[in-house]
Amino acid sequence: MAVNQVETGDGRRLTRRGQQTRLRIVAAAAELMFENGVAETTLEDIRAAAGVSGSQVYHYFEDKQALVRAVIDYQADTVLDTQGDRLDHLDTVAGLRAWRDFIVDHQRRLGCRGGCPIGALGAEVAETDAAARVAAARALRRWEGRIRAGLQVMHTRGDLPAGTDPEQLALATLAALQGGLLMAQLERDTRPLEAALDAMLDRIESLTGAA
Amino acid sequence: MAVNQVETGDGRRLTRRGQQTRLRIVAAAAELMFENGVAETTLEDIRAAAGVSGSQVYHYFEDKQALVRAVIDYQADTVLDTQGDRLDHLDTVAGLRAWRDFIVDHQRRLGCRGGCPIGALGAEVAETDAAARVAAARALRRWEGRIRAGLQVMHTRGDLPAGTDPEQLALATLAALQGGLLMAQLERDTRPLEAALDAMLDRIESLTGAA
DNA sequence: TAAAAAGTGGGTTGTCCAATCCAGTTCTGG
DNA sequence: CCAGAACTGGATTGGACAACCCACTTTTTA
Repeated sequence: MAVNQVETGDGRRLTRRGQQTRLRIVAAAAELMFENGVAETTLEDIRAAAGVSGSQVYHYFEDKQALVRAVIDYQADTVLDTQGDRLDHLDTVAGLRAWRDFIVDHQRRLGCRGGCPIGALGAEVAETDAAARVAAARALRRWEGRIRAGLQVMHTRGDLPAGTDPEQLALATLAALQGGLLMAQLERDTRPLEAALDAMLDRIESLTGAA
Repeated sequence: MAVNQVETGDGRRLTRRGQQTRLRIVAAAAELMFENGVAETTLEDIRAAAGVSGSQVYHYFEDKQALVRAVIDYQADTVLDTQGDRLDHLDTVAGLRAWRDFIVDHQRRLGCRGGCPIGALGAEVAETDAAARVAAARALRRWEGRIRAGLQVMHTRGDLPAGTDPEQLALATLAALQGGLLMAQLERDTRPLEAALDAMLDRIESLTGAA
């Protein structure tokens, strides 16, 4: 888990307590940045939300950019963790549908606010912080890997035609999800998200019929 | 066209020259915000790029937020204009493929930088400027409308099964495009974009076979 | 041709915020 | 037990930037 990495920049050792505090800062930053974006989140906001005093943020992070990168890694863990077991059952159409329902429901509960914790954050900093962009890309790769794993099982099991490429399909599914989340965020309505995921899953289901 | 609207807030009339200058400011702002994001683009940068003097930006816009909203409308016009005729031929699979090729090629030429001029901008300001969020949502709706129009023709012509809903399909296609653009931006690689669009178009093509 | 709009070019104000520093206290792991 | 880490709480610096104001000139339109 990327979060457990001690990445203070210099080769300093963190005690258990230190790791906890660092994590508290990252979690507070993640929540605030998810709600208000990176630019609108000040280190002072984060400090207060994390319940630490003045110099602590700089004790654990070089600067704001380093904190942003840590937040991206943290959100990658969080997203995969939240979707949990559902990501282990993407090797059947029913499993894929259940995953879809969970995501749609989750967005509905959030009032479609915030978009994707990884995608939205990555987009905001993509053109100004190359390291953060790469971190976000890596996070999406991890996510895509989980989807691909499920489709791969379907493929080797013979549920998907030999000609289909599970990676292409996984990439397309994640893209549909990302776009659906973005549009849902802008329109404050889950309909685009549902349409995007349903279209991709219908596609996969129709492929299983052809196999 | 939204750009031609005289939207200075108060009921001031703009001369032809005034409209040109206003447009020059919006265009400069659009380019800078596309390249560096809203937060990283200062009014001074815009002023210099547009080649106008000190007080001119405030002569045409209430504040920065008003300018951002104008930029979103401008980008909506620009995107639809750039895709031009291709949007009028989305009523055949060949036309859809040609549109796809154009978009992928365009992204390749840009080095996958910037993402979607509407989506990326909208995502950045979505949670801090409701009016801008709504403007971005409206822009995407216009785009979706063009896609839907093509699919609608296919549907009434009988190329798509009666059971399919052109709007759902259009929504899904635009979402796939948005997600593909985002992932391409983060990975600096058109592959996710290609996978997303190809999957959606394959889906549409297979539906035409079933009709 | 006069009023309104467009434009110049500079100054100013106030705020926000990242980043740095420090003097001292408390905790904790080897 | 003690050295290094964690932590407090405040002060400070320096820069960036939005927003506003003004005196004056040029252009446009009715």
